[in-house]
Amino acid sequence: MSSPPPPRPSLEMLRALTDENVLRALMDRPRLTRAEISAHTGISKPTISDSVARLSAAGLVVDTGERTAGRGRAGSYYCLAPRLGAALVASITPHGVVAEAVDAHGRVVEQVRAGLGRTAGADLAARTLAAVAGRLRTRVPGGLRTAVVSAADPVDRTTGRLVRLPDAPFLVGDLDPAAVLASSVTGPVLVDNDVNWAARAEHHAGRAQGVDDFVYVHLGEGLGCAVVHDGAVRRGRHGLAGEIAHLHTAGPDGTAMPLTEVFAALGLRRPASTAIDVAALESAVAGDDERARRVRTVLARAISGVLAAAVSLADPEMIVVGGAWGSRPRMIAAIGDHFGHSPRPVRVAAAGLTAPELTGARTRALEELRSLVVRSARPAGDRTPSKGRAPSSPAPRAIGDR
Amino acid sequence: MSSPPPPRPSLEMLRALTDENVLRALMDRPRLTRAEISAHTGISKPTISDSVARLSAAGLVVDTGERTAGRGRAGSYYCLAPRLGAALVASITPHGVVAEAVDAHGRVVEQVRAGLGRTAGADLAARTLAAVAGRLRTRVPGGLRTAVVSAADPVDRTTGRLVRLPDAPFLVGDLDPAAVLASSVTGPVLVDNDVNWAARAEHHAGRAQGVDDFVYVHLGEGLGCAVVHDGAVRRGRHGLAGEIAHLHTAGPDGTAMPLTEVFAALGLRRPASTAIDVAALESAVAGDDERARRVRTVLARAISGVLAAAVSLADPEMIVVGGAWGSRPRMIAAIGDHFGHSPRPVRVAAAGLTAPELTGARTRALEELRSLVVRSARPAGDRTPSKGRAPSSPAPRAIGDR
DNA sequence: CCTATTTGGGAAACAGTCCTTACTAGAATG
DNA sequence: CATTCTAGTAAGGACTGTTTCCCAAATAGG
Repeated sequence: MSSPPPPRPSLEMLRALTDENVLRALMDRPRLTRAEISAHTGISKPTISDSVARLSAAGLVVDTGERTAGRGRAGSYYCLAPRLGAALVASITPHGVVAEAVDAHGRVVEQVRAGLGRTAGADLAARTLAAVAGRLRTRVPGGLRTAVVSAADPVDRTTGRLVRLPDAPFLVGDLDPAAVLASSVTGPVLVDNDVNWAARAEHHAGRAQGVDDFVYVHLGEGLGCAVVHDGAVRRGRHGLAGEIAHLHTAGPDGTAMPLTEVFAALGLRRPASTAIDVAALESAVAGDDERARRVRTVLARAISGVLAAAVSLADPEMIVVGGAWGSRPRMIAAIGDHFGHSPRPVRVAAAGLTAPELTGARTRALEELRSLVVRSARPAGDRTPSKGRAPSSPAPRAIGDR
Repeated sequence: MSSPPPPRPSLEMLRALTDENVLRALMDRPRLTRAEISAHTGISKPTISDSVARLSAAGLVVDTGERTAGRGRAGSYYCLAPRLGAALVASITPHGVVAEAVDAHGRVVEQVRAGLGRTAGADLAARTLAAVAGRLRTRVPGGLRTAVVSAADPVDRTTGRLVRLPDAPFLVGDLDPAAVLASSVTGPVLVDNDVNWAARAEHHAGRAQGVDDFVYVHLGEGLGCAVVHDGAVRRGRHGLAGEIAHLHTAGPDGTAMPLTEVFAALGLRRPASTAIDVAALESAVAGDDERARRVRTVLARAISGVLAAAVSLADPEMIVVGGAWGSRPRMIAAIGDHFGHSPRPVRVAAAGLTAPELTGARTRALEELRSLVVRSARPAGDRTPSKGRAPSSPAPRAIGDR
């Protein structure tokens, strides 16, 4: 009927808040004395001492043995317990799997890469991911408590599975990351599209920093788009928001056709696939001869059509273009030029990060791991999960939100 | 760098939480004894007594004088103080102004209507709104503490002003509701498009109840669209998300043209205006003769083009169609029929509410008023505003967020 | 009419939180 | 060696919310 009922006041809540303050302070810095924690959080020294004692008893925080050097009495340094575990960050593309383990400080403590031929198929991708995760798990004290996966295919928001869409290339193939990782990761597994992760990275640390409403367009082997609204990527009902391959736009001869057909008409697709032949496209677009200019113009017009639709529907503050060929200065210029003449032009910028999907996934993984650590400090029987997931049922293995 | 710092624990926070529980309980029911509040909130009786005493002293809660009848000792009923004030809800269309005063219980305590000729102009609209608000203010004890305005034109999200877009009709005209209401409303003024309010109403109580991702399309004198993502209307950078008049789609002869041009080509616009002539359209569409069928098909195809774009970009679970002519069964059928053959069909339903924009605005007004009341129970020097607005600066007069 | 029952409300005692203030322990500085 | 500075602790206070118990008042039932 109306807003959610306010939480019941209780002293336990205060204690949990104090513990959270202490834990977050120790996540920000590698080690701190109790006095430093007090200064950092604004909470009084005695209260901090209590909290540190509690957290030490719970095994979440340990005395490093180091002492302060300097003028006054020597203080003891505390840090997060090493066995708090790590978060797995994985990116899966047709080229291979990149996986990292990130600890609660945000440090990448391990990294593994494994190649994948384009002809690999879904099975090999799944086995490679499992192998890589298994290897990381053994190398990390405390194990992998959560995983965040980026995949170069559309992801079903509710199941976390990769899905095949008609007329869109299926780059990685049929894969259920949550199932694959079940044996090596103890907690929730989050899966999303690489384009969405890239958009989050651009929002957090790239070209769209501080911009809460923008559209990120990925132009590579696949065609993708992420819509950021009010500071978060909006995925839609099934997680398929931004799947623009089928959006109607202007084709080479000016008539309307789906975006992906434009590439077919230009002969820029891989044989027997709907994937774009990036090498062919880049050579077709390079140079200043007649043909290259024409191809650029055709592509810019087609993409501008998509951008115009996105602007009408989403009213972004800017448009960030990334992807293997999309972020080339020549393409950006052509798109910006063409799109600048549309009735509602919006600033167009090239993406500013390398491996943005890993960056975005890493940020989210860190957030999730920290939230798990903080929650593990609360004894039990406590509602209020940090990200609004219902505490009922045995907790889903795959969550796709945020 | 990462998530926001957790709030500092304090006893004041607990007390504020208790008071909020009590106030919300008294908002849900007209009057309650302390024992009933305790049962309702799950907080112990002595604590409730304390809180009620505090709130009575602050003038937020009063003893009604009534006593419980029944078995045991007579209890005292308490209720919200009558002078807590009300929220103004106003809808402005070319036809007139409808305004209500809503109290913290959610009851409509006053309602006023004022007609407005189509030739009224912005000045008259402003004066009428001011007059209506002034009248309501005098009739409501405690005055108007906030206002929520629905306007039949695009609204700038940051300023709350109505804006004119090229090739879109300017129905109400140049208006700054926050400025107009400054003298009769003491608190924040929220302004949004009628289409957005209607979408919120459909989400809250209409056809899209429980659906967190949908698209609402308004087909009336103007053409509008609201995108609901993750349970909230997403307005975009300037509040112009969903302004679809300029979106390219299929015209009568199959070539691409802006949606609004389709109506021009069909001769369904008002003279010397880009507004749709609803009467002409309805008569052109009615019946089963050749011409009516053709117009229906042309319109359905044009609208389906817009829906296809919205589906690609937003991945809604459903599409709700409202507006004077859009929600007619014949139009819904034609659109559903045509759109059902698109590559990613989505359920299409007619809007289910009458005066949805008022309903949506009323819900928001109630929420805002309640949040103001709850905040006024906290003495001062307290951060954590309920909707995440920075407490710096003297607080803006117009806020468009949610 | 009187008693048992039932219900709202209040008082007292308790447990727990955080804070302020003061103090102690210990190390470097001069 | 005295001074100075710092980390940590101890004691006491101010509050919160809860539990427990009791009282007052009104009804139901005999």
